[in-house]
Amino acid sequence: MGESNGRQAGRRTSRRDIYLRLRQMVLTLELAPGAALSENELAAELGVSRTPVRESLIMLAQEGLVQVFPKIGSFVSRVDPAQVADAQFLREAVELASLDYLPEQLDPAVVGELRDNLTRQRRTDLGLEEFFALDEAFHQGLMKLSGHGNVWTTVAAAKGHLDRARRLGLHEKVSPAALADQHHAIFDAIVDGNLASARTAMRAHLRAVFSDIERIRAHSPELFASGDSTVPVRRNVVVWE
Amino acid sequence: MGESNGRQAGRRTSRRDIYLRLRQMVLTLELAPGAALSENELAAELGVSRTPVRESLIMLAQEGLVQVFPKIGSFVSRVDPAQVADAQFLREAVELASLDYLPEQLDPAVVGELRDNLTRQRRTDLGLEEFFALDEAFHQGLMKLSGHGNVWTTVAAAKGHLDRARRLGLHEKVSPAALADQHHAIFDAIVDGNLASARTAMRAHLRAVFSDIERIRAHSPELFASGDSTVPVRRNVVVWE
DNA sequence: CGACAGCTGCTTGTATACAAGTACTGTACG
DNA sequence: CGTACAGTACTTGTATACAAGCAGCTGTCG
Repeated sequence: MGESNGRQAGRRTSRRDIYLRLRQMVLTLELAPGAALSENELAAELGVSRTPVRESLIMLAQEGLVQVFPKIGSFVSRVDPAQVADAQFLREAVELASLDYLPEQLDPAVVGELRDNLTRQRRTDLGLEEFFALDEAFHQGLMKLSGHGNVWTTVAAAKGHLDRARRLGLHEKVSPAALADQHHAIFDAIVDGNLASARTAMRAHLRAVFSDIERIRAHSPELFASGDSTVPVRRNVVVWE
Repeated sequence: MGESNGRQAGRRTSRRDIYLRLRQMVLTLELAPGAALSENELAAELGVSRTPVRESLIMLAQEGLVQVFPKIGSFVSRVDPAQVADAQFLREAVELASLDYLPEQLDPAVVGELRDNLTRQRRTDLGLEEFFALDEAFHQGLMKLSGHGNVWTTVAAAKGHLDRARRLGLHEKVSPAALADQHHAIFDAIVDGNLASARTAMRAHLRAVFSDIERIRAHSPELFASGDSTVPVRRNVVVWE
């Protein structure tokens, strides 16, 4: 599980580079949900052979971010509402549980990190991805406080669909400021040792994220998987050049 | 996440077969923690080329069940106590949270399944793997009751190290009967609608599993990863033939 | 005009060849 | 006897060639 995001025991390989790159592109929606991928095309673009590209796609498929249909094609997974809900449930369960494991004395180093993180969240000139990175680090930091920081990597791996949904949300003017406020509330409750309050604030925060997503889905449903069998369609690319 | 165990959208490929087969062998300890794997050897044994074997190993590596050291070798991961603890934490968080989502009316089909499952757990002539399969199905069934059955696949994926540790435990005379009793207690509390009692029983059950593991670790530490950097060692096989 | 067969171009799956690197091993030398 | 060094046998990483299969277009025939 600590390995869930594909750490390859150190050594630098082109597969690893490509995997991370493609993963980032999928998560940031640079590769849109539903988009067709081609091992050959990607290989050509990235200047490598099919092998590392193919192996990267296999890894992404295992994470559910990509679907591979043998002899047909590979596609960026559409955001699956069921998986979003599952990820949300998972995340809420884990983050709330972590509150029960907070030690008497919080690790001052981590507390410092979090304080710093929160300060930066307040900046008004933050780009979308920057805020996202801070958000991610903040929640991971909370887990670290409870001594189960590594579990976050598992949650993160399962969170792909949720993250993409959230990004769709932030694209459509969800104010980061509100989220930052909620983060602050959670943090304050924790350092005050007020567990019940922390739990409430955490729950409210996570639920807010979720309701945002439902709003988005109504707004741009084409990026979400329809209930039925997600039939793949071969692309018919028409290019002017 | 629903895809975490590598479902390849239907079609039958030799990679899928091999992946499942190797995974099973690792989980059942047929391939011992620390054992060296060789893409070439496996390919020869399985009668295929390196490609599907290699791709399977990559998938297993992503799950943390195998470690691949470029240009050095591939090894079945030793059971990592930290990952066992993390998986246990994750599992406990998720299973307890699922109790909060039980509907008023439980799905009678699932309840039936569970009841049947429990009956079979009572049989005295159960093999180890049979009991394990029932255990797995039982816990997944509980999640299904809460409407978050799919989350179990994520937990299952992260649970590899935990499962291997548990199997070590059952190898060393942990009585399945005791576990079956605990399962029964949980189930009864749930159908009675006694949530608090269910929570207590669940917690006791999961903690019991965990303390078993700690006992095992003291008993046969060579299968566990030592704290330090898990340095790989090239095998030197001497074969008589 | 409609239906159907076959062709074409794409897809991924598998096999194989080669490249790069590591660790052991035997040997020569101090 | 110990040590340095080159050789060797193995590892995985990458590139490439070929096999198998699906989809759509197109020409032909009814």
